[in-house]
Amino acid sequence: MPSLASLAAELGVSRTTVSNAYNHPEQLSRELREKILAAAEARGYQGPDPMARSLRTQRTGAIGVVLTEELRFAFEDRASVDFLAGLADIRDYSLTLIPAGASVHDAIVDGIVVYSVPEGDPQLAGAIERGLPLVLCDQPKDTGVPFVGIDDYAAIQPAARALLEAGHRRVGILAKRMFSTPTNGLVEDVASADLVAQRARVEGARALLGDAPVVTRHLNDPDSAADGARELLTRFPDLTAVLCTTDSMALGVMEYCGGRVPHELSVTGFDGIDTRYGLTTVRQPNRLKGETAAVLLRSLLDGRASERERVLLETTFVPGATVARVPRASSPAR
Amino acid sequence: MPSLASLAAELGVSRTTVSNAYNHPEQLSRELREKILAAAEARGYQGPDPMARSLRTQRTGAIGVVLTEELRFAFEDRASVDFLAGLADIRDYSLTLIPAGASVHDAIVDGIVVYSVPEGDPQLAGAIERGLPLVLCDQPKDTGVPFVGIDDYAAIQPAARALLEAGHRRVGILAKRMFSTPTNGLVEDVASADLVAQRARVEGARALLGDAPVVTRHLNDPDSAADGARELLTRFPDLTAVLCTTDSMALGVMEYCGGRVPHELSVTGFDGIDTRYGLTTVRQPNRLKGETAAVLLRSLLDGRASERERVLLETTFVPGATVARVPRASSPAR
DNA sequence: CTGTTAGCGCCTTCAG
DNA sequence: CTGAAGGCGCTAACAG
Repeated sequence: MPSLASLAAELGVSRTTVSNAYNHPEQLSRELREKILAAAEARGYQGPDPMARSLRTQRTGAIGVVLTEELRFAFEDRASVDFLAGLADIRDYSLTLIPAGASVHDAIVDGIVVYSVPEGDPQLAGAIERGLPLVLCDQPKDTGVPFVGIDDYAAIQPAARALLEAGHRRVGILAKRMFSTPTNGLVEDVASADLVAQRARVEGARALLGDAPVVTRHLNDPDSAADGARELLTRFPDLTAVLCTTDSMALGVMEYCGGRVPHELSVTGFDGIDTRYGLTTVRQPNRLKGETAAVLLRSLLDGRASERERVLLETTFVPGATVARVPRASSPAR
Repeated sequence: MPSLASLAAELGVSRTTVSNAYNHPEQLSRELREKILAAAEARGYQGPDPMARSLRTQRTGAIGVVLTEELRFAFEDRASVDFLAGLADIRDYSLTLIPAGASVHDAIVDGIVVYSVPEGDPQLAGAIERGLPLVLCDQPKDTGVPFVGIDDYAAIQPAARALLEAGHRRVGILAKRMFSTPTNGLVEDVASADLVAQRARVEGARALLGDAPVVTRHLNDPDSAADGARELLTRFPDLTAVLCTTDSMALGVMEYCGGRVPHELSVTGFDGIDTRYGLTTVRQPNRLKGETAAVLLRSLLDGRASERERVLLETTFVPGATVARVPRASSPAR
């Protein structure tokens, strides 16, 4: 394999000169540079090896993104995809998506973004230990790390309030994955949930709704959501409304209930991902969240210390059309 | 900064021993290992530096993914997101998403997947040059590189045929981004389009539909799609059907046309991304495409040569409900 | 404009 | 079970 050194030797110039041909073109004559590049081409030399270069320069050109346990989930969830789209605004860096299988200790990156991992996640601890520029998202427990997110607890309350104001008193909650270990069904102990964003939404809603029953589904896809709706409404047939912690869940309820929404059953979502269904929901700025994370990280990477910065983004309640006044003689669901 | 060497020196053991403490625990006594780990902890040593290790071992633990010019587009397009979800199945590797800004030459990766880049893209050429294990997706022109994709040309034809069989003779085509340079409006010269998958779809459709007019939009979002529909139907008010090269575009047409679909205007899509709208479309297995790319790349990484392997995935026509027989006195659109 | 010199931090024989 | 030595490929001073 040709290397910078071997090329230099063959051409009878120093390694520096070859290195300069690639990294500091203005440091050598045009003709010498072209001669070097031609020789490189001829010998199949690809230019300076990225690993060796990064060892030397202590710079990799990539930033690591620590996502949910299963990388797959990250792509199935519109919220995290939008977040990544925003994060992609970070110029001149690649994005290295780090799955649970690969330790964050081994990632070859210049900085790290940790997105919505479970409380106490070892990857988060590892990211902190590593001492690289780091930004945390949706993990509000104060770790002293620059942070961007929303106030999930407060953000969902307008949805709960809308239900209350429409006269609903028997409201169920359908929540996306609240525990990192797969859990489906009725949630007895909300406080033990380790996925803090989901937990905060449930707690925020319950603060207004009282002990509303909570059913969860580990997956956020349409089938799981519809099945969760089935379970919730079968267990509690007298519910007049379902508050969901994601739009996908809400759409699952609507799918399960056919045309009964909203006149027989009111539904609210969370995320504001799709306006096409007229869903009553709360819009959170996922993309802006990613862009903000990019800005924060960039300033750390550039040495402009934005230490301990915490950014809370605004959310907006979207009234929609899936909440109706509670029916007089509330016809039980089913 | 503590390093393996400095730690070894302080402890009075050799570098090998410290290295073994991390990489070959069975090579030293439990107590020595624990002593070393404790000392590391105390001094804030994070374990072997990933860059130095990768230079030494020639292994990075990441695979590079070369995506559209703008990384952002990749996350806005459901097809590529699903592809990534499938690709994420590759175990024990991080995914490094390489934007146009960062040269593929500089990516610190063990292998590369090139996804649907423009014909003649320098990143593709760079990826080939680099000589790493490489898999190509949706770039059917034979480059001698392991490949996975669909036959876009043939895949879209059932949609065109469905329109013809319903009696449509004046059909317009609404296409997503066909050129890597932003282009909106009427496409005069389809053959010069460098985004080959989109081009193949248009050509496949036109092979059956004759010289159907083509309007394109660089962005694939709902607003652009609706605006594209507006342009197409304004320019050609007598169209009775619109064949789209993506579902998003088709939904844009439906949004623009309100309730006129299908009785006044028939519409077809491509991708099979969302079944909720009853769209007549063609389903392509995006996720499977990603999984297949992962399998192909894995076998290359593991040295099981699957050289020059080419996988063409099946697509299926989804009849849907957005194609109707052409109206007798075809009422012009508008 | 060109060359010399020092490492960046690690892993892996190979010998004890 | 432990140690010594070589080198992965490169770049950044600094000196001519």
